[in-house]
Formats: sequence, structure tokens, C-alpha cells
Amino acid sequence: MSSTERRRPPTIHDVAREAGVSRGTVSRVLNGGHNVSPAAAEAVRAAIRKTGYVVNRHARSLITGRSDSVAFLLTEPQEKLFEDPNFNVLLRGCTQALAAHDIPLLLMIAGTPAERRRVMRYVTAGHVDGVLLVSSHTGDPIAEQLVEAGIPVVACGKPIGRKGRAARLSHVAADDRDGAREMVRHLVSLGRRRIATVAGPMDTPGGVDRLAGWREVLTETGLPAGDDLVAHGDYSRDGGERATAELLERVPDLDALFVASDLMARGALAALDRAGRRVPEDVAVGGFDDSPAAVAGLPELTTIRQPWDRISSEMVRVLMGLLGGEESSAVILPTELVRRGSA
Amino acid sequence: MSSTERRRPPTIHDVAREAGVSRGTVSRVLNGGHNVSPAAAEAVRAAIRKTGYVVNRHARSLITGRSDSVAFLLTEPQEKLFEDPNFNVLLRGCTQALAAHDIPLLLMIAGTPAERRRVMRYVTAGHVDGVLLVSSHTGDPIAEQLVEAGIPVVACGKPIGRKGRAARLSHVAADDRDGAREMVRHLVSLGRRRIATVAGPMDTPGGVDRLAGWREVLTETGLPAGDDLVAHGDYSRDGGERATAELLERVPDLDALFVASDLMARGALAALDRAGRRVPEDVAVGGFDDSPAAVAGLPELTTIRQPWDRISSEMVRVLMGLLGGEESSAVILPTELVRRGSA
DNA sequence: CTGAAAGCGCTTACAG
DNA sequence: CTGAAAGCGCTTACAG
Repeated sequence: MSSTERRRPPTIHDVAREAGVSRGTVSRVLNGGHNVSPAAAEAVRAAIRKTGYVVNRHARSLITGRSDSVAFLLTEPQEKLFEDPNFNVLLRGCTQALAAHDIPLLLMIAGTPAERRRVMRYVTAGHVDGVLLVSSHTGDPIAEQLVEAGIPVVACGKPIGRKGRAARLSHVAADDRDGAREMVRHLVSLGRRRIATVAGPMDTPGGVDRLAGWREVLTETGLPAGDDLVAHGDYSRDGGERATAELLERVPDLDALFVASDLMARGALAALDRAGRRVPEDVAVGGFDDSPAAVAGLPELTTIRQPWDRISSEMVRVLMGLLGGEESSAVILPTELVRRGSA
Repeated sequence: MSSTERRRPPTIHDVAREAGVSRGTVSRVLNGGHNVSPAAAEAVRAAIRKTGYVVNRHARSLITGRSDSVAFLLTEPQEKLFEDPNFNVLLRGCTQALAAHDIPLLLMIAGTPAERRRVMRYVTAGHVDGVLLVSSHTGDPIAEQLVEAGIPVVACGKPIGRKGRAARLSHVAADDRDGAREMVRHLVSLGRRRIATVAGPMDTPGGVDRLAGWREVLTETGLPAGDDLVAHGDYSRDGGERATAELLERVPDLDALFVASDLMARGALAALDRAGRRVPEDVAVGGFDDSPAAVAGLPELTTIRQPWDRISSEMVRVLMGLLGGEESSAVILPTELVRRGSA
């Protein structure tokens, strides 16, 4: 037993007595104050202040059927995302955006099948009103299951996969294609003419869309955009290094490189250094993400910033809309070119 | 409206009907199965499976007075902690340890005074059963307020401050002093005799205890441990660099350096490099934390690893104990020397 | 605008 | 071992 006993907190009944009204009236004040006279409302507010009353959310939820809480669900094999600082920005942003609605965020991790089952049971039992979903391969079956079960869900990132289902999954994402376009236009504006790219995996939206953006700008500009100028990495540093070495072999005269992630770009810089190419003099390098990797070494990376702070607030906004009965929707947010030393 | 309507989930009443027993009996099965015949228990279990029943936690909480949820509270001026990968390990560990108890983790951030007030109101209203508290300067007033209010709290890290209050605050921490001792013993075993230290701020446990460990071992060994061998940093890279430059001026013949954090140690390496000292040949350098900074450059740091995975599971264990009526307690966990290139 | 009343889904003494 | 009943703290039609 703790020596400091917790007193039973005041209930709506205490407030009603203090204010000289019925419990129904107190409840009405609590829920928007409709159909309450100004005098009664003021008396209730005073009584709330005096008693220190705070609503019992369990009692409220029991009757409303809402939980007034939201899950932040991570379906990742956790290691990856928990090492990504962007994940922290997202988590913090969502927590704070929800706090503004007085809604707590429940952090749930569904890495293993057992964890997924637990989470599905918890969520479908109505213990949360909705789910903010974060996973990298957004063809994730859990997204489908949740939508199927009628749970309001907002995913972070564009869903990949069967169009029919995907259409019903609300999501918020940065504009990968346009970001890539902006970077490649920048490289072109620098006078570069042999612009190769290290793309991400083709089963991720970043892999597909950033490559598409690269190709579009080159084609529009009349510059070469053949498959020989494309190598693929797995978003790791080493992957970027290997892919770049491959490109240097195939296209020795390349004068610029658009790399689909900053981490891969760091690997690209290592490969270029080993090959004796100076950056940015011989080869201009552009990254993507504006992650800490961008400034973790020299030269610092010119890159594309994803608006993580806005992504989190938009995710919460869309989810609140869903809870209010709105249709599912997609939000694509603009990116931003950040100029540093590498291009 | 979503096109997939959520059906009203089965209640204890549906289960009772299906099993041919009263709702009281179903509830008893749900709560440990005491005073229930094997036959009745089996019938109830079958009915639960058949109906897909999941307890309504709001109804349960309303009557038990427990919320069966726990807050993970961050009182940091957020930037710092959210950039620390150890924080992620801690958060993930706590989430998963709680999940094993079927208890969701509510992430709460109390950076600003307004946020602190909101959190205090939420917590003291009984919306969570207890708090896992993370903050760097653990003399944090919110810890005191929570304990004062009779809320079960477990802090991460040793509380600093008024002894009386601190004693009542349960906490889990790595053994800073012993970790420092181990590192300094290692430096001594390398044959080093002029071992200086870059300590952390004296208002943090890591600052105080790691310095104490350094001094103890040197004194025991009969090596110099005077104040001229001590400089202070603020846990930042630049702070470590400045402090090291200061030491090099004061003690040009130092042959080893114990730095109270890996990030500061990276700064120390820069200062040593600028001064033309080779590491580890001229100066052996030991860090603390085993953070990513330890392997972010060359040489990789010999350092002291904090057991973050165990810290999280112990925090949850202690909190569960508190909720079960146990007295507050402190858990100090052993650290581990990690040998790499710098010493 | 207001109060009295029903009821949300559960747990827990209380009888038997 | 079991059921009937009270009650947790709220919201919301329903009368007035």
C-alpha cells in the first residue's frame, strides 16, 4: 500500500449537488452545453472548478461506445523503424496532435504473428476508435484486415498493392515523384548531362515513384534515361555503395547521381571516393529524406526533405475526419529541396 | 459512414446464454476461475470461443477502478530524447513488456508547462494505473507531484535531489559508478598512468557517479586523481571537444581519457587529432553508453554498454509490483565493457 | 431549459 | 459452486 492514499475522485453527482442541478444538466454542460441556461451552465462550471471534477472516461465510453483513444500501430519488424529518426518525429507529432483533441495515443507493436493477432483482437474489440498505421511495405495485410473490419485507419505512406482495397485505405505521404523531379531538375540546372540514379526496391512506393520522377525529367529535357543509368539498392549504405560501383563500371562518364535515400547516398559517396571522383566537382550527388545521414559526413548531402511534421498532423486530421464519418482520403504533401555541398 | 458497419460485439450476457450459466459465472471464469465447477468453466470457455467474446475494458474499469493501462511519460524538452536511440529501445521494450501483461502503453509528452498540467490532470484522474517516467534531469518536479498524488511511478535513472522525496520514487538505472570503475580499471590495465576524465554535468547522475568511479579506481591504484585531471562537458560533441582541448593544455602528458559519454568522446577524438595525438597509441580513449556515436567514425570507441533492454523490462516489473501493493524500490543494473579500437 | 429514469457491460458481495 | 441483484459513473431520449 502506498502511504499516500488516493481519495475517490469527485463524480458528476458531486458536481450536480454542488451546483444545485441534476446530473443530466451537468452532463449536458460537459457535452457542449446545448439546452442549458447560462445561469445553470455557470453554476456547473463553478462546481467543476471547486470540486476538481474530471470526467470518468470509462463510464463515458461504456455508454457512448467510443474509447476516445487511438492506436499508433507499428507493423514493422521493429529494428528498422526504431532506428529511423523520422519515426520519432512522426510518433511525437502524432502524440501531440492527438493531445490537442484530448485523445491519448496507445503505442502498439505488431512485429510477430502473435503480436499481430493480439493487436487485431484488441483493436477489433473496440478498445480504440481508430488506428494510425506505420509500416514500410504498405501492402501490409494488417491494413486490409483493419479496413475489412470497419476500423478507421490512416496509413503513413502510399499503399502498394491491389488497387481496389488500397483505394479504401486513407493515407498521408510525401510526394515522392515530385521530390525526385525537383532534385533531377536541380542536377540538370547545374549543367549535368549524364545523370544516373540509384533507385530503391520496386516493392516500395519510394522505389517506384522516385525512379519515375527521375525518368520523367530526363525524358522531358531530352537527356538519356535508359536502363543502363539505373541501379537498385535496398536503402542500406552498403546497397548504395554496391549500386554506385556498378554504375561507375557501366557508365564511367556519369556526371551526376540521384540516390533514392540519404543512407544509400552515403554509400555512393564512398564508392565515388574509392573510384577517385570528386564530389561535387566530377559527380554531383543528390539524396532523398534529409535524414541525419545527410549531415553525418563530408560533403553534406543536397537532398529532398520529407515534411514529417506535417505528415503526422495530417494523419491525425484525416483520422479525426474518418471518426466523424468522412470518407477515406489520400493526402500527398510537397517536399523541399535542401541544398548542401554534394550538388 | 463506413460501408463496413461494425456489429455490436458480444457481451458477457451472450456468453452466459450460450453456455447456459449466469453472467456471474462467466465473470468468475474471466477473473481467474475461482469457485467455478470444471464443467461450467469449460462450457463458458467454449461459449467464449464460439461467440468471439472479448471483455469490454471500460465496463470492467468502471467497476474495478483500475484502468489496466500505463503511461510512458516523457518530461523532456523533447528534442534531446527523441534523438537518442536509447530512448527508442526503452520505449519499445516497455511497450512489449507491458503487452505481455495485456496492458497498453499510453505515450504522453510533457515538455511545456501546459502539457505538464494536462498530463497531471489526466493521470491523477485515474486514467492510467501508473507511470513509467523518463526524463534526464531526474530532479524533475513532476516526479514529486506524481508520488505526492499517490500515483505509482517508476523512473528511468537515479533521481537527484532531496533525499527524503527521492527515496519514495522507484527507479531503475544502470550502475554508472561501477561502469566507470570498469573502464578506468581497463585503462590502467593497458599501462596508462595519466588518466584524465571528461565528466558530465554535476546535476545529472551520470555526471556525478561516473566521475566518482573514475576517482575511486585511481585513488585505489595510487595514481593521480586531482582536479586538474577533470574537465566538464554538457554531453554534446562540442562540449567534449572543448573539455579535451582544455585538458591537453593543462595536462599535456596525459596518456588516457575517460569520457562520460560517447558523443562527448567523439568530440574528444577530434581535439586529440587536432593536437596530433594518435588514438590509442598516444592516448587511450574510453567512452560511455555504447550509443551509435561509438561506431560512427574511426577509431570505434571502447565504451560501457548500458543494458537498455533490461532497464525497460525491470521498469515494467517494478511498476507491476507497485500496482500489486509492493513498496517502492530501486534497481541498479550492471553495465558491460565493450572493447573496440580506441582503448 | 430541466429532471427523473433507463441502461451501457461488467464485478462482487450476498444468499443459498 | 451458483444465481440474482446491486452498483460503478456516465449519457441520452423522454416528459414536462
